[in-house]
Amino acid sequence: MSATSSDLRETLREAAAAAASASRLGREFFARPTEEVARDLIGAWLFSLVDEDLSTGRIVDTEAYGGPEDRASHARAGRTRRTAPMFGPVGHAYVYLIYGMHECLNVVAYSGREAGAVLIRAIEPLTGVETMRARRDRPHDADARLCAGPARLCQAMAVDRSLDGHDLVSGDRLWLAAPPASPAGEGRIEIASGSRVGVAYAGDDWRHRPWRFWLAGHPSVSRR
DNA sequence: CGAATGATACCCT
DNA sequence: GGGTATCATTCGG
Repeated sequence: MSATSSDLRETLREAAAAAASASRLGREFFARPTEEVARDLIGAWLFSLVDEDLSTGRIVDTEAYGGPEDRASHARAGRTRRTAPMFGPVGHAYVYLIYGMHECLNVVAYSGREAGAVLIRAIEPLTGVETMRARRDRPHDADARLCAGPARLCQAMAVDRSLDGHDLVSGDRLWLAAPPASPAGEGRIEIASGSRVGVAYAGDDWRHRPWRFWLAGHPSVSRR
């Protein structure tokens, strides 16, 4: 890369970081009922700054998981070493390994409950798309599909268990921001909801609970 | 459709 | 302590 484009890259990075910090989501955003936070995270921006590379995406698919009462939640076994972040301060990351090979990113959020977290299932790539593509092990996907799934977005955004417990409110490697104000006439987004994915083992009332939220019709939403 | 792949939770010595 | 069933998934066939 030439010095000029490297300088431009640095400028863009600083501008994006400044803009993000101005509208960064604060602690109070996450201190609410988990399903409310899950719904409100649709449209928010996720930033990762790892190894000097900034990547940004718009959240389009989430799921809410409750505390020990939720038979579909990792917290159903109570507080364990793995799930400790779910019981800790809100606004921190909970990152775990699934199926022995994939990482998943959650944001701790709850109020009036013992624990809870929101799984980020998919984002729409916005900036740093080439960095994301280079990190993915299937680089021929369309841009919109690079982060269409909880494990895919972790791979593309360089999110792994070293970020487990990372404070997304004050941290400098991974954080969340409210979307910039949209121009008039472009503000309406349609949020759909339905049952959570991969929780057939939970009892009838829990597996059918409509705690998955997504941007209706968006191409980056993870497939059913 | 099924394999990949390993941490975890849980039950048993 | 040790064995093992289970998994908030993804990718090829």
